[in-house]
Amino acid sequence: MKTKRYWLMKSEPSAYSIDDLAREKASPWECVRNYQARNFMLHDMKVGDEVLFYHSNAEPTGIAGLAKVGSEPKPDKTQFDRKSEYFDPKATKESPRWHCVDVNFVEKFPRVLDLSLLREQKSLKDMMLLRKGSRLSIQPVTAEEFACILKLAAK
DNA sequence: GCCAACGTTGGC
DNA sequence: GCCAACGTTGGC
Repeated sequence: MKTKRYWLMKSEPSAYSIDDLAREKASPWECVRNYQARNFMLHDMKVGDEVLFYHSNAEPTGIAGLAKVGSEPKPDKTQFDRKSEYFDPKATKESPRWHCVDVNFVEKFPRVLDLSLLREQKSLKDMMLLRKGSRLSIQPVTAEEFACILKLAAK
């Protein structure tokens, strides 16, 4: 029996936004090229885990909505695509390097919870996202942090 | 556009 | 295995 985990996944909305996910309903979370982030998808995520969808490099920057892990990990097909900027010459079909999970749309928040708002919350002061220099594009979120963010979104 | 923080690469 | 050089992320 595995308890549910919570995650935060970053995307630049110019590349893929919460609106794109709302339209498509589900999407493979491709193009991650960081081992730590990949390992979360490959080893730690379970179908049904809840995901905070974060808009980085955006106006406003912040948490834009909710999603869910929708599949087991599978090879990221962009690593095999010679035309893709994410092509990886060291990856083979037999031994893929990069994996992704599907992410399913749940909801778009009525407003983006921007960084300044998140920083105001005492209960989020230890959140990985808010730590200086934290660039990891997939991060674990505690149940307490997740609950706090849901409450903020409902306000 | 700047730049701090971090990750990766590759020579040794 | 060390570490300098380089590339990327992402807030501002």
